[in-house]
Amino acid sequence: MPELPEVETVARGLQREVTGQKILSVTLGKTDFIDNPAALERELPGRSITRVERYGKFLLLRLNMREDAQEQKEEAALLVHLGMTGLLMPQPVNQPQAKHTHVILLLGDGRELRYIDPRRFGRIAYLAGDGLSRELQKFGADPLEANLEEFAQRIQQRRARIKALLLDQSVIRGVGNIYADESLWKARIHPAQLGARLGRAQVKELYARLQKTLQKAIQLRGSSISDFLDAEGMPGEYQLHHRVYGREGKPCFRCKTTIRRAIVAGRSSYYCPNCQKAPRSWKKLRRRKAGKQRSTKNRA
DNA sequence: CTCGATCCCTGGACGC
DNA sequence: TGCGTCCAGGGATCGA
Repeated sequence: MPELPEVETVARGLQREVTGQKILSVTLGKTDFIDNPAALERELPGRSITRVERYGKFLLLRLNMREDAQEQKEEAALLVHLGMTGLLMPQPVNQPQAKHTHVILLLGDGRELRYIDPRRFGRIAYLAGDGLSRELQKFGADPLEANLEEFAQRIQQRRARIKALLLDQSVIRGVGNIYADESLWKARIHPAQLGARLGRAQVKELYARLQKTLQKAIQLRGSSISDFLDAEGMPGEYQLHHRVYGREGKPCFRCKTTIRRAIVAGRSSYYCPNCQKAPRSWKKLRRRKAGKQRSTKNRA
């Protein structure tokens, strides 16, 4: 599940591996997750990758102008979102293609940059000019770049649950389920707490913990839960440092209370019921939901 | 504005 | 061994 640290790891690997490479040809497999497959086939051949960046959970492969079209001086990039199971890595042409290889870019040095994605929850788009800047503007602040004031402003003015806010890419870009739960646990904030109900100290703590968690995870090349591999095909190691994520039923590292799992913002959320104090609305909400699920099951 | 529900998709876990 | 069922989850979308 590539989130900010995993995508950053891939971006750094690709920056090292494919910067300066010219794209000679494009081969597409299944294209239902590509915005405009024809645009890839039309625009990519002949272009060079000038740099690779991370933008939220997107990889941004910046492209140069085409030699035959200097009049249109606009920025162009290939956006790649890895979804849940996406892999993007350069491989030798003679290396057998993994199952679910859907995009192959033949590079000038003879290697192929391959996109592999079994579930196709990813997204690929060629964007240029206004279309590119409009797309990037949809997203919120980068948690590593935003200062405390900006972070606080985006959280405290909202009535949504803090977990939902952290996952909302138009609020904060790059955070996913794992790092949301990890930072909330470290900051001792319940995932169902409302953003507007957080105190100044809590927001400051969350901001600091989130940054520290993301930075440490980047150092360890991300978390490999099941599928994640970086641009060199190597797994990350941050999963060994998870404090709550995936630890339902196990003792809290701080207080030994049994870690619980609940659905918040539509996602599995792991938390310590002792360290992370539930908001008043939480108990009532859980009871209502449990009853609803029972009746749904009875009907089916 | 915020919510939950639903869909997309495949593979892995699990029960029998 | 094999089959069915459930679940994982980021994001888009829709109705309440």
